[in-house]
Amino acid sequence: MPHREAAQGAIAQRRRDEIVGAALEIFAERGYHATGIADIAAVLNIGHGTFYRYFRNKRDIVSHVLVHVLERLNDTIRDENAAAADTLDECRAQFARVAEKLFAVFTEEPALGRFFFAEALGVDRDFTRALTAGLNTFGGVTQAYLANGVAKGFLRADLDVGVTARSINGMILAAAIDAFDSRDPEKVRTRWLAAAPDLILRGIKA
Amino acid sequence: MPHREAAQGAIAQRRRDEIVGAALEIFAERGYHATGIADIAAVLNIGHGTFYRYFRNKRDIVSHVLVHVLERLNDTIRDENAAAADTLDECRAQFARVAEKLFAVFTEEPALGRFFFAEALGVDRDFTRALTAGLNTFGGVTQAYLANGVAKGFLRADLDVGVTARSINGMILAAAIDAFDSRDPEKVRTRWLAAAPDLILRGIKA
Amino acid sequence: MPHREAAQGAIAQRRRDEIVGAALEIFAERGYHATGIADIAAVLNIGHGTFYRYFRNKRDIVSHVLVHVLERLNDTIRDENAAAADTLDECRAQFARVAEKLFAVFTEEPALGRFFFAEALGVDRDFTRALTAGLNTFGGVTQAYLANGVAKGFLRADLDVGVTARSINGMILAAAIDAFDSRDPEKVRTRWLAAAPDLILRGIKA
Amino acid sequence: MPHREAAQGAIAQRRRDEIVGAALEIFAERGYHATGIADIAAVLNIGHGTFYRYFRNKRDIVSHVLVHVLERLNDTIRDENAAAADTLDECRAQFARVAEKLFAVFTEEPALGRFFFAEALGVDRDFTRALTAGLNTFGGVTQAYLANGVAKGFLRADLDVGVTARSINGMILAAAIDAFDSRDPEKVRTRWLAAAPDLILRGIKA
DNA sequence: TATGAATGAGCCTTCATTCAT
DNA sequence: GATGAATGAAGGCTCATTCAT
Repeated sequence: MPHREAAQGAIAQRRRDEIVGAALEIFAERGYHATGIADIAAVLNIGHGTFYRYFRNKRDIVSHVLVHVLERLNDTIRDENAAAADTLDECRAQFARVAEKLFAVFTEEPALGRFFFAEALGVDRDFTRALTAGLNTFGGVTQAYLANGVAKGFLRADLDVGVTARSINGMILAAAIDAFDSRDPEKVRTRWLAAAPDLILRGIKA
Repeated sequence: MPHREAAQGAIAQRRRDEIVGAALEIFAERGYHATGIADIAAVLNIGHGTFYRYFRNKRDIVSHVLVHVLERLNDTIRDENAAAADTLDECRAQFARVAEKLFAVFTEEPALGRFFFAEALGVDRDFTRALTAGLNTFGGVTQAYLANGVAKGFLRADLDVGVTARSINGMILAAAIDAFDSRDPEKVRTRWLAAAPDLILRGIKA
Repeated sequence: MPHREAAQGAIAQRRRDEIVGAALEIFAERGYHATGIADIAAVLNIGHGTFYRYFRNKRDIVSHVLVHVLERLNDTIRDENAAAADTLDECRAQFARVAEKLFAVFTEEPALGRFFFAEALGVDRDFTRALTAGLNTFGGVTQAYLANGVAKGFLRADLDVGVTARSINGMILAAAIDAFDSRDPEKVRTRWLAAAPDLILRGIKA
Repeated sequence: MPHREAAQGAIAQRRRDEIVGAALEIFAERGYHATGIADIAAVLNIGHGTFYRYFRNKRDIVSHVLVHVLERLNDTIRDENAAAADTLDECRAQFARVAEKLFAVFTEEPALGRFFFAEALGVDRDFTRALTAGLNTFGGVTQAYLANGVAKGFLRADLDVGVTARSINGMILAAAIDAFDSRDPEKVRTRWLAAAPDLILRGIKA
């Protein structure tokens, strides 16, 4: 029940999705604070009063954008089953697949990453909390993979799966930032996909 | 020469530092956009006109806050010499020292981390660039440590030092975020200090 | 296209005209610098935010006020045809008509003159330039009358029409200032209308 | 007694004059409202607090500047004696002398004219009144010349000396404005000095 | 006497939000 | 449902003026 007065039909839902999409693009482009409701409406060629028929206010839309982004990321890794890997090689293959997919989604929809990593943090306190909560969710997913490996014995028994999961997510974040900054994202992708799995699995020592 | 018309004496410099400190606190607390110049002035019990004797405008102060934060972090790791480690154990000890120091600085001045990781990204485009540039500097430092290890043979010869350096910084970032969110930062500290060095050096595989 | 985002309809144009009228009154009353946007809005019983829907900023409105004033003055003398007079008497009659009209317009709309002669010069450099350009236009009109008389032989052949035109406009200015300052503008009007034509014509006639 | 606390000595008076001079220059240059007290002080290399030891406030200085300008103009025409001319030719010569002197003073001190005609009107209501009063004084002087001529019979008996005096001053004003706007003030001067006396005398002579 | 650091009234401008049409 | 005109809270910034040193 998004907004008391909002339309409930399928067309209305489509309109809502359009607004979320446009808002994501433009928030990612200019940042939350530099973006006006009128800017979002202008992109969609709708009156900016119309916006308020679908979302309560500016704070409301950015929440919905975050949900949208988190869902897109979730979709990306949903297919993988944390318990599917039984050996280190299968685990490595799984890592590679997830990494590929993440790179793909961030490459295809750059706004996703830019919003998530760059523009979303300045919204406000509550939003930062929500964002962190979303990150923790992904931390939980990663943790499940690790726990599976430890249980099946192909990962170190003494592994702190919580800390390790967060570390891996920090690496993903670093990779994403690297890709955003780079003029040649493809090259960045190749380097990370080549180096990261070994780094995680084997560490850096000789 | 920070502000053309600002006083240049030692007292003036102290006042400037006070303003930077207060701004850091309050930016970290409420975020850049939610903070007014009047808020900063109120904390210091000065008229808000006084602020403008020391900084050109709101954008100016946040730049100075960033510089301050980066300098604080630099101070933290300055003492270590990237080329000092000759063995894996020395390297591990070096890692531990730096990690301790970073945890200490973020624990003693929580605003530092909150500003750096949470509120600083929403300022504007140029600021994000400056922030990223600052992060890259730290990436370069980390990379120097890794290159030393590779050269001396106690780190993998096939290590991609660039990607690895960024990864490690991503882990530091994850640790910092974890600490901010936690109600028991001490516990977080203990866990990370116990787990991270092994994670980096050995990886996760059994 | 006065303001990109402003409404373009007839009602909007009326609103724009109302604002220009109110601004003229109040600029003439208090002067440009002593007038706030809020003052203009208050006169019209509109929110001061509304002002910005119709004019870009304070500088914008004063430019429009100037254009309005110049147009009003132009309207006043438009009906006369500089080439219509063929004799000195016709010329004298023409002078008298224009003088009557000018007195009428300044008497009916005192703000017009007060803005034009008293408050408009302190706006800024560019505005003064625009104002002077407007004055020069009127100088050109006056000059056309004189040139007509010289060509037809009822004005002195050796007349410097440029200087004379400016002189006459200076006299008009003096008359207007005299009228503003006087407590009895009607008396001023009578005196000037009686004395000025003779003064001019004896000076310029062949 | 300019300012209660101001110094009364000769050095103090010199300082006061310096400030008036600097203020005249900079008011003429940028206009009253665009000029800050600090700007005036900066020109003189004095602290801007010092300004307030000599003048009550910003409004005070501009009044003194006006007095200074009016005195300068008065000095220019003081030497002439309105009653000295006994014939039309002597009157013409007198006019020419005064016109020369006025052109000279405005050419030598352009700030004088620019302040008087261009920047002084936007100050505020009271100031405009004072300025008009000053103009009226000059109107009185001009009127004395005319009355002398009428009394001695070389100017028209039916001359409205009041209106005519103001007209002449209006012409002077027009000439001054012309000179300010021109890139070649010397040429302007030559044209006006050639044309104006004839224009006036033919209009006013018996 | 000179200074300039401190102050805050005041003003312009933006933009999220409302609501009559 | 859609629109966009109207609104005013909010905040950045300037600068005349004061006063302690």
